[in-house]
Amino acid sequence: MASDESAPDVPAVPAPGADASTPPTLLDLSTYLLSRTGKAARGRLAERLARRGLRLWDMAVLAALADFGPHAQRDLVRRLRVDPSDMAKVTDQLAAAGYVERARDTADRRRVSVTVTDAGRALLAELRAEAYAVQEEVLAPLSPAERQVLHDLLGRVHAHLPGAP
Amino acid sequence: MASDESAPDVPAVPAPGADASTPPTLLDLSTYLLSRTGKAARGRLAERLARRGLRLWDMAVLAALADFGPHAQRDLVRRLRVDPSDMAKVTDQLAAAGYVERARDTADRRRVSVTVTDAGRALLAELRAEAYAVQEEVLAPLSPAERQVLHDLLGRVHAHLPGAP
DNA sequence: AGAAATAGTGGGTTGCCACCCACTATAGGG
DNA sequence: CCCTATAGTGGGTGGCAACCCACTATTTCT
Repeated sequence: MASDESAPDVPAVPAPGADASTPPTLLDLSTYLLSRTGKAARGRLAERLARRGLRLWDMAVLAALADFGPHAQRDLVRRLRVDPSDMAKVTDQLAAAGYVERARDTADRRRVSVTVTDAGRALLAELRAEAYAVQEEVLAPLSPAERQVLHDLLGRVHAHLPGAP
Repeated sequence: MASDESAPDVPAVPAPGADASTPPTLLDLSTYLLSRTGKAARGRLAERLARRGLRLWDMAVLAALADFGPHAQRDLVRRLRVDPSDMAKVTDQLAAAGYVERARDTADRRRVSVTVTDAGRALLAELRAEAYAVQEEVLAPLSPAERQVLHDLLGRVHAHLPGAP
């Protein structure tokens, strides 16, 4: 725990232009590192999406539709754990841009079934490329093997996170 | 990779109560995993701090002061890369609660030098414990050795993040 | 048929975060 | 002594994410 830094013999400002380094107490916390790097990753991706007028949810919805086929909106809500009202806004925007199509379910006319369009698929491919580019930036210091290890560890951590407790 | 999911032969809703699983397209992105797990970590820690009426910045400031000794406020600003105005609010709150002390620098009376109090150190110790508890929760599925690996990888990634480009 | 549940929507609220501007006090250079 | 720069402060703004409520349309139960 190195608790002897109460001694005031440490110069408060070692050098005038001394570079701002992060407190070891924080660097010691995986929680902190996870939070920081995660934020960097999300921030960068969000920024790239924003340039296209999109948000992270848009990508998530496209991915869900591409991976699992058409969903009733309520199923998207459950899968992605978003507020129904927010989901309505997302699909609305995506539909307006032509990336998804919405149609009343003929069997249960309360439901709206959402489908990706070809444009949506094409967009998703581009977004994935953006995401990989961000990954390249953020994980730059790691070798491919290390990235794989990181990915696997994170995957296990993620899988364990309480989705619906 | 696996680009044949355009085929509509995948049941849209495999089973009525089918559990909402995350789209593989997203799980495939380290960016996504990083973002998600990071958010979980930050969220949990933030929530614990909030119970004490604190925010993450408060902890960061305490850590910086404990690790590096007293700072002029401007040095805290540079080290932690916060807006000066926001830093003023943080130190103000911390001082009001007795966790830090502020004093005019006698040499340069524009500066306010900030110091942790014993109460502040004690608090920081508790906050670290909270952080470790969160870590325990979040990293539960990993063995100690794996946690170490994860920590090191994240540490390298973090160190590489552009601090001041 | 009527009552109760469900799907989607529109609208608005809150809290957080980062940022920006205006202002005061002090320092330092000419 | 004036002029500019710097340190800190107070107040306010805009974006975003997460919620929540009220309302309509439709289905399902009795």
